[in-house]
Amino acid sequence: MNFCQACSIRNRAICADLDDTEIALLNRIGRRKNLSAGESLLWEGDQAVFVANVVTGMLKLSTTTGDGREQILGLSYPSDFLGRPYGERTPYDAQALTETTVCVFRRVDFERFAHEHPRLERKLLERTLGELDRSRRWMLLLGRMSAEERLATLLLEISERLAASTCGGDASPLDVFELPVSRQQIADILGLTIETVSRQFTRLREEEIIGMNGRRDVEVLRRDLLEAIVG
Amino acid sequence: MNFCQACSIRNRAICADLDDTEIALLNRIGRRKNLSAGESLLWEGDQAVFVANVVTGMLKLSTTTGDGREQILGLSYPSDFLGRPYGERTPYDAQALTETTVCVFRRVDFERFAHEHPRLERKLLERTLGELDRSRRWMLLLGRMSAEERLATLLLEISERLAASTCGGDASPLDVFELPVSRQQIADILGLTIETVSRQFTRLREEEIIGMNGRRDVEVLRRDLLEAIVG
DNA sequence: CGACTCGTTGAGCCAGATCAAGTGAAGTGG
DNA sequence: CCACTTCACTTGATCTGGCTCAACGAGTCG
Repeated sequence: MNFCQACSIRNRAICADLDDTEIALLNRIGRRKNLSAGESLLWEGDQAVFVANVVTGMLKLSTTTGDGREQILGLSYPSDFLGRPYGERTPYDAQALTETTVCVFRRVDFERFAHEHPRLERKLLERTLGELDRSRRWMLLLGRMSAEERLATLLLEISERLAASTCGGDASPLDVFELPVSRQQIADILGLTIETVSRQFTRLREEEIIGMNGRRDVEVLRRDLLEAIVG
Repeated sequence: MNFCQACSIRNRAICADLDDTEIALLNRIGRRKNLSAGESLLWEGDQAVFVANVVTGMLKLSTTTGDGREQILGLSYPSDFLGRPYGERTPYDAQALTETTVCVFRRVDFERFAHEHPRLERKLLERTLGELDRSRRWMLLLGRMSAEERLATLLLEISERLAASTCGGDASPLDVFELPVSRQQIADILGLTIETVSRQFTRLREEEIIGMNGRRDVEVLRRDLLEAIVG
């Protein structure tokens, strides 16, 4: 059987440009894998044995200092690529935040395939360049923004990426959405503590810039103000 | 004439895998450009018209918040690639820190060439993946490290990268080197203020972990302690 | 020489960290 | 069905690392 043909990210992931023959070949070297929330796919420092594509669900990529302080490097949404081709070691932990399905390849198989199919390699290059831009924007956040600016930036980014990953095209950002992460994880994404994050949520709620239903359901009431905070 | 044949980074830049015929073609679409210290090559937000390779010298890549706070995203050493292929806009400013020579290509020319020469594209992919790893490691620094840890990390990184970029291979890190950047720029790299950076230098000097001759000449006296600070 | 740039040092302040309860919803089990 | 725990978060009180503001070298250039 051939997963790829029915794959929900067939037209958005790095395999988008491949024709049916190529897809059939790629299908043969990959396999689906389901992860439950909390389960890890990659461990920082391990031999880089696998690479993967996110099909459904969401993961966090993170790294840790020697004494246990965590920094989340990014969230991976459907169609995102995971792992470290052309490298010895996996540079980060990857852990599922929700029920997640990924499409896994042995790194050597994937590299051989990419080698023979430059269109795939180009897609991967484009994606990697995009990731690099995104991670550099995050450096500005971590290096120079206040707690309020950081949370506002994250809320806007999540609302945009969730729209993009659910609706396929470049849909307009969601005004109502569920946070895919806990307060502690938000703190680890933003380089803050959980208490500071909680206080900033309270503030945004008090100023009626956002509304919340329970701990994870966010409604953006004043996108303009949120954008003004980011600057 | 053909710059490439005599190019000092011929074997380390993304053109390393190309044969003589390919190099000759690449040579035809590129040109050398000299920058004096302080001169800018790319401006954030501009149409991405050029891409380039650093031949000699050093540049900083930076971005700025709406209200003028700067964050340096990285330093570019000889053989590093600059610019944003497959993208509309340049995502950062690039400014020479020293006398610098770069090898510039019009983006469209470069993309066409890359398209026809997958080996080049693969080199660029490998390099971009390496850059992504590096920028993610910097996120841990910016999000979770103390001022002391940040400066120690930077000093170690500079001493390693200067060794690599001067001696070609994987030479051992330099124990005596010249800082390529001012105190203000170090602050902008580390997400700190100039005063904090200055105080940390003083501390490392007092503890005889480093020695300094003037403002820019650093000698690493106790690499072990520097590494211990980083953890 | 003054004017300027770059860096260092000091004094005080504040955003966010740390430490310490408190709350409320969801599960557990008796 | 109600105590009892647990987990995830919130809130309050206090502390502090790094920021801000300000003064002061030490080179450097005209």
